[in-house]
Amino acid sequence: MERHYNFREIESKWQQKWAADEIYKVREETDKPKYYVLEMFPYPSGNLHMGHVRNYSIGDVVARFKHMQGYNVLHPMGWDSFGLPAENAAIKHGVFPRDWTLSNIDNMRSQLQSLGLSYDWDREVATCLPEYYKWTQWLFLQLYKHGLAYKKHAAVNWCPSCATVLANEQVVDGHCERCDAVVEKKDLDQWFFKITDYAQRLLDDLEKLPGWPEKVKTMQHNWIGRSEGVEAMFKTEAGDELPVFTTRVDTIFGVTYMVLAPEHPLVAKLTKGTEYEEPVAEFTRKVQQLSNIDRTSGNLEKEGMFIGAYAINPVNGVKVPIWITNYVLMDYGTGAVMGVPSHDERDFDFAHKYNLPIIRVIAKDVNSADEPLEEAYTELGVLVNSGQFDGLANKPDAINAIADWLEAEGKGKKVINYRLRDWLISRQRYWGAPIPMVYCEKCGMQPVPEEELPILLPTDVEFLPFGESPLKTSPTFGQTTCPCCGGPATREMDTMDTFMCSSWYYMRYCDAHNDQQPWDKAKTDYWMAVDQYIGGVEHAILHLMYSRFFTKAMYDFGLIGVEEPFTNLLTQGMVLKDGTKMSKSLGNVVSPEEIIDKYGADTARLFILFAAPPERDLEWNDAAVEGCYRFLNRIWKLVLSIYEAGYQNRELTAADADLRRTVHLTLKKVTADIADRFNFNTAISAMMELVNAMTAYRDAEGEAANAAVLLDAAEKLLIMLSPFAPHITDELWQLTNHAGTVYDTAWPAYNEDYLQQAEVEIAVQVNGKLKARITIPTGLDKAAAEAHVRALPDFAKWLGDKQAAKIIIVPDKLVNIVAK
RNA sequence: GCGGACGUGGCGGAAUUGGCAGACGCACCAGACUUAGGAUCUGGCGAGCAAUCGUGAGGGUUCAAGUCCCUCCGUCCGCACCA
Repeated sequence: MERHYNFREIESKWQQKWAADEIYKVREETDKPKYYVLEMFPYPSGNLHMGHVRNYSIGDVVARFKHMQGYNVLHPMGWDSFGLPAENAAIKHGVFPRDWTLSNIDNMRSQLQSLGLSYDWDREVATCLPEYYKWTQWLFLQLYKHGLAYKKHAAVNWCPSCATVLANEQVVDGHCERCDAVVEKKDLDQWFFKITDYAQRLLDDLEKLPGWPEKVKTMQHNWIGRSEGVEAMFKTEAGDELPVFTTRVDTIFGVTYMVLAPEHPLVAKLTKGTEYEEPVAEFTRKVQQLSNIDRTSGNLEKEGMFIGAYAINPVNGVKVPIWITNYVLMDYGTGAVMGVPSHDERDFDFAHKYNLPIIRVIAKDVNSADEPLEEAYTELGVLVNSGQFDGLANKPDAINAIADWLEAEGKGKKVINYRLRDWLISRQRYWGAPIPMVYCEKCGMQPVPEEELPILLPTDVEFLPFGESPLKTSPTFGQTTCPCCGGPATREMDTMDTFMCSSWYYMRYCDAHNDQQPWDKAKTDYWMAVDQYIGGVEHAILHLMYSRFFTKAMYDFGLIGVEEPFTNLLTQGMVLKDGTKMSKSLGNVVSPEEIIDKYGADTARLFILFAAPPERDLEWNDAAVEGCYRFLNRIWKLVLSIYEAGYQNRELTAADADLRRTVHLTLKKVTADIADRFNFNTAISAMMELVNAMTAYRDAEGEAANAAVLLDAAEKLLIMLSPFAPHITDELWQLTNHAGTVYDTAWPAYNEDYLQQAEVEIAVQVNGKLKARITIPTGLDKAAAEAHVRALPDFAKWLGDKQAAKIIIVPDKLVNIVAK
């Protein structure tokens, strides 16, 4: 028999056997309850990194554990395979994006397979293949038909380095999320999805997700940015309507000026032909030249200028000057803000700088109405200088009263504003799903008929290091006929944001090869929602919000039966080396291939699960990897030695019962750690303790060791370890005369009776300080436990000249003497 | 500025409901086996000679606090002129 733990042979042997026996293939027809485990699919960059290993090791433990617990588990894998890197490779190395991507996929697939993950590879999807993007296009058409996809001319985020537009979510601190270039604003016709129609539901339904981390929900909550307020209808002197959104309508009598975003359409209109036209245009140009970072960073010096026009306050008819500034944003609210310096810090600063009047409209009490203001008064109080509303308490009373009055007078209405913007989905790039629309001179914009899908990406394109989308270099792609009139028409040249592709892949896995529809609803009815989703927190907003939106839209179209795609979400921490993220530029990258080659997949998986709980960042430590390797070697030798020793059964001794108790305690803990807490690190340490206990028992009992107890311990150890290190456990399973794979073995239940013990060690404290540990019979009542403690020889010494005022007893745990 | 998470030995971390702080592992030290050891096994390992003291600092509640409350400091993350 092979004595040495030869992980290379063992791992490749079992990987082949699992594949040949199709043990991970999953079907819908079964009486078992379903469980859908999903890890975020990777972008096929070409190589697996440690973050992937961590993500997929976590998911694999959950999938294997649930399977062994009797669930019908769906655990698929695929590729988020559209995206810019493939195009950059095409420019740099002259290799075609499709070829580059597919060969990366092949490479990464075999890397994944070398980890021994329990995927049903028959359900593999790649978003860049026509069989997949045909349905991405089809889903686009459904959104279009339901009015959720529209084209609009807008100032959009432009990344000059990626030469494409970005969604708001992809702009981080004014920089491109991908390449870190400074994002510019550009006026372009672009495709949007109306995610804002779903803002309220996306917000409300966060409450239906108790299985999501609070942190992620908070981030989405803030991103949606709901704010309740009033749109008050100011007018210009000339009668133009100038609506203003405010959350502080209670301060409306304190308005002393009006500020507009420089891009506000009224600005040009009001200044046209006046002496202000030129300086205002100049100011506007200056503001627009500021990059997004400068414009939105809080420390920008507030600047503004009067534009020569006035607005009329709807509550009191007061005429106030209209200004433009560099801090009012056109795309929030109405692009116009009422200036109330008395009760808003920003307005106070602005008014100070430009000597604008300040009128107090809130005070501590009615007698302090004219107390001068050293700074903006933002505390609660009562309304003053506010006409018929004087004396009302703010905020709720005053806000409601004024809002009601404005509504009654037809001068305003209560509105809800969201920070969330519509999702910009068009990209001026080649390697994405073409947007299935055509433009006809006669009939205008037309959707491509569904039966003509997919609109295939052309291959007669050129990849140049600058300028426009490579799609435009195709001599054939652009020309088509109008589905309406049959006349000549041109195709939409933009492709879709890759987040569109990843917003529905979890549904495709349910029915991965359907060529009639994106999925059969019966199948998604069975599998959806994903019971456990696992991935990095960097997707907290982008992917997770888009997927939620998408699912809700599909639900509304009757295509899917759930409103939320992911019931439980686990966001794993990063893998660090030397305290920072692994990166090529820092030269601190540890490659999974290297580790697997040196120690094997089981060791790699075990270490990455042992080193930290999954949600926390994990510091890579080569020496600790070695420790996990040693642990597997110890198990290897221990289990084989037990099976080869030829132990006999015997009457259960105290030592036997102790070991059996440890086995069942471990089983209880490992089960709870995996199922309830995802604390794989403590599950592994419990198994280490079990191995230590088994080794000590074997060495102490020698040939007399109880065969039944020890063999049962070894068997349960292999079962518990199998989700973490499936290769070594299957090999030992086989070497110890078991049939099949541990994967198909039921997860055992622990036996409560075996946890009992005759005696316990309890702590004896005086005033909470530990004085001694004593062993007493289990389950003693308080009086008996107290008697034990009072009988201790040191009892009087501990008390000194004090009295035992009280004795606190926690049964089977501790006795605390309160000495006074 | 606002919101959130976190702070425990030399290191990663454990302590799940307020009940024996430091499980498990790494590193280190000593020993065994050995021609040899970067293999394996055994033992030790928070500080202090000790009484004792110790979970970022200070205060509080409690018989009992890493855990609960208050104040502060630090680290990380998210949002940030949102009207």
